[in-house]
Amino acid sequence: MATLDDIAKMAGVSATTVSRVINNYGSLSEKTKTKVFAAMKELNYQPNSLARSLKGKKTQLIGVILPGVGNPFFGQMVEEIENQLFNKDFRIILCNAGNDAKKERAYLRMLIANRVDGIIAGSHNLNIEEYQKADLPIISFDRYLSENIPIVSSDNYQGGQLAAQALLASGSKKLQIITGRNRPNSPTNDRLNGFKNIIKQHDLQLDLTEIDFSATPNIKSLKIKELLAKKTIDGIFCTDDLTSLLVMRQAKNLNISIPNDLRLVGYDGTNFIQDYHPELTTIMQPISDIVTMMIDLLLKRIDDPECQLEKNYTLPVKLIAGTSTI
Amino acid sequence: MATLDDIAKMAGVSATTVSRVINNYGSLSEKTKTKVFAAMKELNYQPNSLARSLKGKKTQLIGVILPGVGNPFFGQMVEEIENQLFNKDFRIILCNAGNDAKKERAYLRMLIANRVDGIIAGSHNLNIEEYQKADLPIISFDRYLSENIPIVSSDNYQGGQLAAQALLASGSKKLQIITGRNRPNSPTNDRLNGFKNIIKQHDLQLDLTEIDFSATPNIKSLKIKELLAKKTIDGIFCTDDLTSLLVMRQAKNLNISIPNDLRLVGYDGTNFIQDYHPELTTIMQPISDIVTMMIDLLLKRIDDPECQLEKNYTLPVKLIAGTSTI
DNA sequence: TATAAAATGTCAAACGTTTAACAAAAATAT
DNA sequence: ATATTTTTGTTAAACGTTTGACATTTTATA
Repeated sequence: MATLDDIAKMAGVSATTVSRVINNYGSLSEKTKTKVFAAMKELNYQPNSLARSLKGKKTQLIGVILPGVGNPFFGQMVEEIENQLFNKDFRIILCNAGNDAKKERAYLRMLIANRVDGIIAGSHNLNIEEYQKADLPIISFDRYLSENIPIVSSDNYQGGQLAAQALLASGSKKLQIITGRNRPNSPTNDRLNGFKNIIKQHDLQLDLTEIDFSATPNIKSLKIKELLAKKTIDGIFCTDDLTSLLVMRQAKNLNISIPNDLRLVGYDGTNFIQDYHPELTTIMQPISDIVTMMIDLLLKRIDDPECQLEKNYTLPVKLIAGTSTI
Repeated sequence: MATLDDIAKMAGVSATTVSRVINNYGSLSEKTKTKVFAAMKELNYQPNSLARSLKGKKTQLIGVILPGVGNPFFGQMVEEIENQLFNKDFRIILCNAGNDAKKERAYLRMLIANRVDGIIAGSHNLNIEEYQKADLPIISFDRYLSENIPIVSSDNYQGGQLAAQALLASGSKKLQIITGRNRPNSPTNDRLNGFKNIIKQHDLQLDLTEIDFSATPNIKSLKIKELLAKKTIDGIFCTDDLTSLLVMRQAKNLNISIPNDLRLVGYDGTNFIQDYHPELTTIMQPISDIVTMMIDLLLKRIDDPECQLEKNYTLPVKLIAGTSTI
């Protein structure tokens, strides 16, 4: 693999000059620039990022820690992050932390060892103390990680409210919430609170079912089936869209008509859902805006590690009306 | 950020000794090991990967170039790649090349500059000559890239055959293929060939509709609607599952019953489809096996760049029977 | 206690780049 | 022709690690 010295020799100039050309610094004649560029092309030269970074340049690498990219929501988010960062000349190291705190810790260590310029973290694991010690720019999606790590999220409380309003407007009176197992500090809590806040102003039945986030779809379906079979509800709010899909499926199996017998509101509103399941009424998180915001903050911190940022940045959500609520 | 020298000072040993501890080389007493480890923990030390790699060690980074992770198929594939590589102590730099050949080239250059140990490439772009010049281990998924880059794929021909057999067995006689725009060397061609191979042994009607791979779901739906509205077909083979979802939706809108009036076979069989759309009969690509194979080959090449590998590795597919074919 | 073996240390070069300081050469202006 | 400016070169240190050569100290063995 060609090195800077090889280029220098080939172009008949000094290594310093080549470096000057690459970094566009100092004064240079067009002629030498041309010579050097020619040699670079000729030898298919790529400056060694490792050496550059070691010498103090940025690595242009961002670590992205998420629960997993198989889920359409995070899939879309990663795609968005990747795209936006590419345009700003950064690359991402993808870390699927899953539900595995140990893995997340290992990844964090690794990212530090690799001297990434910053980290975007949106995992579901709690109590990763390492985030506090990590002395590099970090932005979090929707989770509290440590005192000085800004949290970007969409307005979960508002989302819960919108969901409740949609169900109310559709005339539902016997309401049910289906949500992942509730953890302290989980953003889904806010969704519930927003929902309840609207409901409690009316005199309505409201039940809550928790289904572990990591349960398989089959297991989830089973619980949903039990729930629906009782036929005691006419409105459901699922705190994620995928679970909503399961509800729709089970409802169909049980000959429960949506929206006639049952109304349904989901949460997330990914492109995938909008494209392939437009009948589902759902609360759309503005993924693109969230990512723009996270990247913006992250780059600010990278530019100036001391810069003061807010603790929270909350972006508005939108109701996407489908036919699952009249 | 603590360096090796800091550790040496703190532990009261020489830098060499610390390096020996880290790399577990030379002879060392338990006592010093303990001291050094303690200092490393105390200072939260992470060896600088950049320096190590510069000195000749591997970067433990693998570039992964795919069309995009928003698609469930590639989402699952990335997740699988990430998982398997993590267990072997490698990390991935994720590159969504989309349909953008320019972006793919830029990424390739960047990966080389970053001295990744190897690349897994499964993009849809053609004629990226840079792959030929790239002098590092590369494994391709389902595409021809260059002479000495092994291709791992699932058996597209067999997949086409299975699809055809499923439709035949369901009694369909007026068949339709819906596929992305055909490019030369595209793996979907083999799916078509396998399909046709079975069909031509019978005297049946067969039409083919191409819909550009990158068309939006709405546009695809429109074309599908036109197609179905004619009501001249009773069996459809879609060369990807997402398109199948659109077909199911349009069929429902037109009151065409699946599988009574129309049978449908998709392609890919991701976990997502199996979990959330089990009614769809589809051909499952063994993503996990594909990834295992790719990683296996890649690591072999990394270990021994000269090692001879086959040009093609083809893994069997499976029919997953749903209710979309009786 | 002498001797061998094991553990540690010192030193220095190397990986490929950046960058500062300074000197020399070439081009331009007066 | 001289003075000035621009371009290029030389040299060397630095980034943080690895590794080899060799020397010294400590520990175990006979």
